[in-house]
Amino acid sequence: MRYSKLFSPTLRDTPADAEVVSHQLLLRAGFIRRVTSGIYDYLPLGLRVLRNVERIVREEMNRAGGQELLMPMVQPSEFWQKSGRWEKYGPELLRFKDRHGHESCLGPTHEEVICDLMSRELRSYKQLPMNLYQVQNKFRDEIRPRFGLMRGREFVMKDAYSFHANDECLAAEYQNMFETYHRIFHRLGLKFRAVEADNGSIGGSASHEFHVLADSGEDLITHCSHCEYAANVEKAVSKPQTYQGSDSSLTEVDTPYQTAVEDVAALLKVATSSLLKTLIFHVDGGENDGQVVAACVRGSDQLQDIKLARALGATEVVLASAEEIASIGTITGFSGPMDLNCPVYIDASLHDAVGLIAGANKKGLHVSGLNIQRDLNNVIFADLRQTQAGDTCVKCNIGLMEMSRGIEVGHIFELGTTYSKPMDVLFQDEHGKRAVATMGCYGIGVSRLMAAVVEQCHDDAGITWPVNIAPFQASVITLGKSETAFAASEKVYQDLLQAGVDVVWDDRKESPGVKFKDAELIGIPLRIIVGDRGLDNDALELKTRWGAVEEASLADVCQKAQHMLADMQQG
RNA sequence: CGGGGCGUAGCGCAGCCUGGUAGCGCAUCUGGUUUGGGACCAGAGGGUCAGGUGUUCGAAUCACCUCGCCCCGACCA
Repeated sequence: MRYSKLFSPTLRDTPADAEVVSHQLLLRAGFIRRVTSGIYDYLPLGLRVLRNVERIVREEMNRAGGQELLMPMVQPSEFWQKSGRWEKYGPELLRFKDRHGHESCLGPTHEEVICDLMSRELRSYKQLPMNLYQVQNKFRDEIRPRFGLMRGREFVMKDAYSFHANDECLAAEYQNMFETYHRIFHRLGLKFRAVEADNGSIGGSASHEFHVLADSGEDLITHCSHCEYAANVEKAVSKPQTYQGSDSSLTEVDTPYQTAVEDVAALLKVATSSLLKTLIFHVDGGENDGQVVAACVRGSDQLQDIKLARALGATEVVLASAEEIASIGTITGFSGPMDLNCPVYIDASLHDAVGLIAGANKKGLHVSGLNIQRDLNNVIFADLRQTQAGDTCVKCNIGLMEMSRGIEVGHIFELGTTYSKPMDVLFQDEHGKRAVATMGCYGIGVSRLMAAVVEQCHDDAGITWPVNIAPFQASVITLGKSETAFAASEKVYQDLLQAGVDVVWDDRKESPGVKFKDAELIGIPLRIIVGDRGLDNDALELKTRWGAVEEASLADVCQKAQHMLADMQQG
């Protein structure tokens, strides 16, 4: 490719509304342009990177025994009604009617479609196991699209679905995918971590998320300093530090204006860990749908609402309204667990706690000396607190928990029969009986991965793509305007093309600074500089994006470049 | 959905408070000079000032409404 013909609109200034580096650099380097909220054009350079990421994903999926297919983006509502998700999915599912009034939606995921396909085609256990995948655009109408490709509404995803005759076979495929994902993210040169995850609304049993470690990540993950235990904070369990409260009698204390934990603690001159924090929630979904419940954790802990939702069998819990809070006999700012007209859930670590300070359910009053066992009855204990840095690991009992931010780029699930059963994915087993296929599903956010790579691979000058996904591996940069430099450049360019190197030739009539800056911004791993100075000494300069410089004669430069690229692939 | 901020040329911004018919840098185009780190000179093109309604002799500027975008919140009662 000649740079003079390349559609690569780079920007000198950072667009004001791009906040994270990946968004800024992908815009500045001319990889993407915004069309509307959460929806982007992939310009030629961006598409090249996207295709390279896809290529690696495909190679590894194929190697692992997957078969690629392609399903539609538009899906009929009937499928979703059959699986039960038409009601459950919520506003992220973009629904619409066609000209005949037929209800449809844009696919945010494809369990329904693949199950429909399999229900019609699967007959015998001899066809199993099977792993089918696609690389396709998904649409999710996110509440808050942000950070460019990181959280878009339309995005590219690799989604795979496996079908099995029994759970042992599913477990084996889950392990196979677990390893495949490790290979994929290794090949992309990423620092990442697989963590145990909550299954969320998708259902099923085992589940791992794959997180690229980055401070801009939207997820909090935690891992043990000693053993392999790592989990999303939505699910992580750990042992908190022990707190010794002193047993004393229940007393009311005046806290006229203090509602927040910190303020009450400051007023009474105690640590926040001496307080019991009571939050009132409204339950959505499940058998407790519509109920109001109270949930208590230690003042120094955070309530993990996903855990509460799980304990309640709910899809979601949301903070209760002022009316709901009043209806159970308490008041905002002074809530406590005593004498509430609703179920009370208490974090399991507080089972034997004594000497706590809690809201008195009256304005301006708290109580001190609260003893959980003595003063409360009919409460339900459950793991509700969020793991904190410094907690003890429950797996090895030695290490301490550490926290990191992560970008979720992959997620694998053992779904079981959550979808295959309602969607009638049946087959005849070896005994001639009808059985429900058991299922796994495995996703990778391909476009998000592209952003995640930039988050890890950049410097002040721009993007530093790993060689195997860079938009071009090498750039031949012509300096000056002499006939000899131009002719020599063209020869080097042609030789590299012949050798199969993905190369761009910067033949523009631009000053050297502009060419260097663009090559760095775009992140081309190897630059071959062809100017009169180098030609006069027959010593052309080869410069990597990471600053290493070597020289080669015009005759050797092509081979030298290939060697350097090969070295970079290894590193 | 709640709070805050913003919307003026492709990008970054000034002008608004105190109304008088739109400007700067970069980018773009033409001509010339320049070519080992975002060159220089001269000239040029490009704007429904987000949209609507109103106030006014006159609105980018003031008021009201709508739309769009960004940030924060929607767990510490």
